[in-house]
Amino acid sequence: MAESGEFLYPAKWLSKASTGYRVTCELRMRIISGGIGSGTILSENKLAADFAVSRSPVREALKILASENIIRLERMGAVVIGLTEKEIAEIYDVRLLIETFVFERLVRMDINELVKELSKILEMMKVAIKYSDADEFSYQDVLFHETIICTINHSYILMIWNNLKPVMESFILLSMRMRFKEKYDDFTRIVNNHELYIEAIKTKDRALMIESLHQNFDDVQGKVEDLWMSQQILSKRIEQEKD
Amino acid sequence: MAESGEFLYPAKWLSKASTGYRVTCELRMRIISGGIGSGTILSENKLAADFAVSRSPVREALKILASENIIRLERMGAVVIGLTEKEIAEIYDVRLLIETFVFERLVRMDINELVKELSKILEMMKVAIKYSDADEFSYQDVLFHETIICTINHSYILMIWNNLKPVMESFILLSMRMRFKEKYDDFTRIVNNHELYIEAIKTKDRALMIESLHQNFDDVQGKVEDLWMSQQILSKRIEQEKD
DNA sequence: TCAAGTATACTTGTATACAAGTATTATAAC
DNA sequence: GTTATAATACTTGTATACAAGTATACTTGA
Repeated sequence: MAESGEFLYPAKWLSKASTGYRVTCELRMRIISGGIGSGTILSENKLAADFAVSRSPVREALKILASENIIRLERMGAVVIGLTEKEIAEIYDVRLLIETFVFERLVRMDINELVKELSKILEMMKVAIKYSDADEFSYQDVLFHETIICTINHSYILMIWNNLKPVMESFILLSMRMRFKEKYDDFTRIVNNHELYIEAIKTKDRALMIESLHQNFDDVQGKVEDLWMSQQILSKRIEQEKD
Repeated sequence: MAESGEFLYPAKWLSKASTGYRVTCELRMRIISGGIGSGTILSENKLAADFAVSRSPVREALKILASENIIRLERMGAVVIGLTEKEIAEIYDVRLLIETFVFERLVRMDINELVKELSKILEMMKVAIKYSDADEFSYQDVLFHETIICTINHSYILMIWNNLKPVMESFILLSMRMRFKEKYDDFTRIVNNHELYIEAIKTKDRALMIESLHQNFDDVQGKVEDLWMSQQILSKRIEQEKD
């Protein structure tokens, strides 16, 4: 699949991944970053040629991305939907919905283990910030919320999370990479916010939890254009490759 | 794919469907009905042989069923999870979650068109009852809720529905088929319940809507063993086929 | 009888081949 | 110039082939 420089998805995270999974992740990143713009029609054959793989893994990728709602499979070709502000707001609607549900269950559980685990993740996040590792930070950020959700052992809530996760992960990844360059002090706010979340769980304070979730939402609101801007750089690089 | 008698999924609904989709639907029905029991290990090759198709559509089916949480893809073979009471309760948790969310949006919208559409569907349901058409009734039942959800135009809520829908559809299908034989008077209650739901939307009465949803939930609770019982008949038929 | 190693029969993931169908384009007739 | 028809170049969906890896079972050695 050619060199690593041209890929958006962290190569580390794909160490033992199949070709299909690699294509899925990379395609997702290009769509969410805007590198492949909304409305673009994707062809299995072209994609297979671009990635230098056969149609099998590409088909797999398209099916997955369609179930994630960032492309739409039509009779001829897959149409890119992408992430506009509307979609991002919708994702946060769902996050609010499921994390609130999870919280209601948590308050009736023993959460000592969870709090310990979350504290660990938070420490990891701090280290990631210290070493300006945007990818690691994103990973821990997503893991933080996943850990909370997994605690209640609800397979269908987990199903929703699993459908949402890849798109969120990609979005957070791109967003964090950008901010590590430009808005470094954002991170202290994000960490504070997660501390608030842990505190909410510890004290079983529902209002505090909702507040910190909303704040988390505000943190990424209106960042789509920024993502587009950072994408300009990438687009140019891709153009150069084609020459 | 052999004769039609041995299939659980309505052939009508597969008129122009691909082989992959047919396998998906049929496999789902067999798993949910209990014909393929929880814990069973499915092999792509065996399934392909059973359905007399190649591995491609079978692979597709397994991927989809895994995303629906009724099987689990492992290194060697797919393990059947199935639907226990726990899973059914979880599905209704999610339904309650999303339909409540939808309702909150509905109350701020013009719902004249929706109410008209729902009334039409309800009439269809009545006709289906009159002619003892369990499959048609199930179709309209699922359509009823889908129509409500689609109204708010929320792509990620719709995504959740789309993930939930196939399993629910199969479950309702099996449940209704059985009740058409044994518990015919259940249907007046179900219709009444849907009338209540329409009323709740019309009057924007949140409490009434929740009540009718809960009632809808109670309607299918504790029906899993029944499903198992009705499955015994099928199991025997399959055994006979093998001889 | 038991342990170790090898052979075999499975497994998945990917590539390729083929068939059926659909858009597009080019050509021919008016 | 315009329309209708035919040829071509695409599309997806399915089948098949192949490679790499894993579990099982059997054989060989003590």
